Amino acid sequence: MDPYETQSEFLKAISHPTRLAILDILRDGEQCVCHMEATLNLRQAYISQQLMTLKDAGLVESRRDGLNLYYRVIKPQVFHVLDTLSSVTGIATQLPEHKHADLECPCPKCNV
Amino acid sequence: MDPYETQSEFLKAISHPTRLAILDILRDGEQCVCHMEATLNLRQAYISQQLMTLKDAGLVESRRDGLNLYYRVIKPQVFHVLDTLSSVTGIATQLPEHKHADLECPCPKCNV
DNA sequence: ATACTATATTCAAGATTTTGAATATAGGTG
DNA sequence: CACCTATATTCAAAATCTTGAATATAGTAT
Repeated sequence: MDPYETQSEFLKAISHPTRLAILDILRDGEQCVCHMEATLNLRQAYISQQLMTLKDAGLVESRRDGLNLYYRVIKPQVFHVLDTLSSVTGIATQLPEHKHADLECPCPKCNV
Repeated sequence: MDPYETQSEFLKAISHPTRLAILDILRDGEQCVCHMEATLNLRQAYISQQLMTLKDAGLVESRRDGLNLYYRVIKPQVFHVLDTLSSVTGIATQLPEHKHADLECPCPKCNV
């Protein structure tokens, strides 16, 4: 495939507010879907849809532990792209941690 | 606006094969539209459309010299994003310089 | 003014993306 | 097995993107 086409595919995969937020959540390592649900305050099905888009693009992969699925970014260099992006736009993305306090994530990882 | 929304807008602007190619052409500094036309072997109106998209996104600006309009990237750090991207995808974009030989660009800059 | 050149704009049809709603599945527990 | 929990899938309508075709504009030269 045309190199520009390939680059474009990759960029399209991350060119979405929710998917960017999901990637940010995965900065510190794997997280389960329920954690994203609690942090972003979005419906489960919707998050799952966006996760599938990221998965199809080869950006994330998942690991099952009981009922929970833990997603992680395959190539951490992706964050380097995002950081460079921030330096260009001058915008620092910030996760809404306050929302996390409202809704609780029931997964074992969050409830040690 | 939501930071993720802003990042997303920026990414969408560059998430297009032709626009990526245009940006690559502008790596070495300003170039006129006819130059892009000759290099990419695409219709003028189409290139102009893509340039407007880049302009609307605040990525490029133009300077008129007689009949020719010379476009340039406003923030060169944009190339840093593209380079980081290449290092993630493992894909090095290469401009079709051979095509440039076929079609001639008539602008003064190219015909010194 | 006329004609020519370089570039921009408008319009519309088709393709793709976005997102909500409903439903399905897979694993765990009793 | 029946039921619950975590997550995935399907479907469809609305929104947006893509791109070709036609046309407009702005500068230059005669």
